[in-house]
Amino acid sequence: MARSTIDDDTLTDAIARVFSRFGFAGASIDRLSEETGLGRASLYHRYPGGKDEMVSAIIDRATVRYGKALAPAFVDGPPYARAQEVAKGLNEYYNNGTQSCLIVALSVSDGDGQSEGGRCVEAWADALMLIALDAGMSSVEADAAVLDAIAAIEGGLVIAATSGKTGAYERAIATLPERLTGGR
Amino acid sequence: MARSTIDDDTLTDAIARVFSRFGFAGASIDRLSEETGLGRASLYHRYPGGKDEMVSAIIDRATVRYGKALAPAFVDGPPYARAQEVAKGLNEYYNNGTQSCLIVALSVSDGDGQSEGGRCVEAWADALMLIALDAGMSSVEADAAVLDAIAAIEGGLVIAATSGKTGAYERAIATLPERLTGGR
DNA sequence: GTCTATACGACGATAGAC
DNA sequence: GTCTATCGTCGTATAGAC
Repeated sequence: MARSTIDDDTLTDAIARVFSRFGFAGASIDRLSEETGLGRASLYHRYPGGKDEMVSAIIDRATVRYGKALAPAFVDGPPYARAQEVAKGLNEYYNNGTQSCLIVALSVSDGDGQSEGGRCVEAWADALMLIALDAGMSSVEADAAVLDAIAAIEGGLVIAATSGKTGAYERAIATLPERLTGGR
Repeated sequence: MARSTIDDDTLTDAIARVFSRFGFAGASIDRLSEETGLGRASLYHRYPGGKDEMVSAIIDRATVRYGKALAPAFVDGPPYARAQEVAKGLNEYYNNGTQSCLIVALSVSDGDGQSEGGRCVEAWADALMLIALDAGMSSVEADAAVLDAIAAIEGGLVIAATSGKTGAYERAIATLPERLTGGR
């Protein structure tokens, strides 16, 4: 395989930005071509399966990046500090709230993103749950705290995308450790 | 103008459901035709401006319905009770969390929904702000409380749409009065 | 007011030259 | 690996009969 003029990860990230912003149906090949700087045919060379394969690729990469952000949830240590690490990682992933959420974008519009989005939320919830349980919450408390924390972040991203106000997102990130541990 | 076989409001609501679910680009005329039971040409008879005009119509109607839900914010009375009324109205609007949010759907995908979504959030925030200020919050406190409350609801809707779990949404609705008043 | 038929354009995808 | 050119399809929108 000869060298590409654009790095694989860089390409995938550029494509992910377009899908995140415009959804599956709104992410036209022309737009993808413009954003990536590659011609239409080159995109098909990289992703013979077309848009469906692009979605698979960006979800795979998102899963890896999510995984890294969530990794501190799986190690031993004080719950509050682990939650802080996770919050930091998520904030990097969402680029301080300027990056609209792929899950949301793919849940709107058709494509095969519906089920993928659900599984992604599950993985996220499972990781945070570990922290909440370690902090001494009951399973019912932890379940609620975790989903509320995720909802706060997702909601903050939506507000940021529609109105440009990032305050709600920033507070959602900042209060994540408190939400997951009750301060413990 | 002769009688329609489908009521104007019913038609608009059906169209709104399609746009809410699939976004602007994903809401094809075929899908709209199927959902409304009207032929493609009939849709253009009702909305000569095509999809753009449909979006205008559903936003106008959403604004009216939002207005009704938010009306209790503008009357005199104890802040907590007013917030409860607003929460009840919003919950009806979102059909207990089963109705995905139009704002979110139009912010994804292109169309002219971007700015409309922002203005809609503004209107929502302005109404809730009145309650928070009446409850004795400072403007800074109120601004944060209001945006966080909206984010919680929007986030809850996103979680409900992607994973089917409505818990976060339900708690966001239930805790709205507390969030806006601090219990006052 | 709604339907069938159709024009026209945009988009997804492919072939072949470089 | 990337580009130009092109084909088929789907989707938007319109025309005209009922």
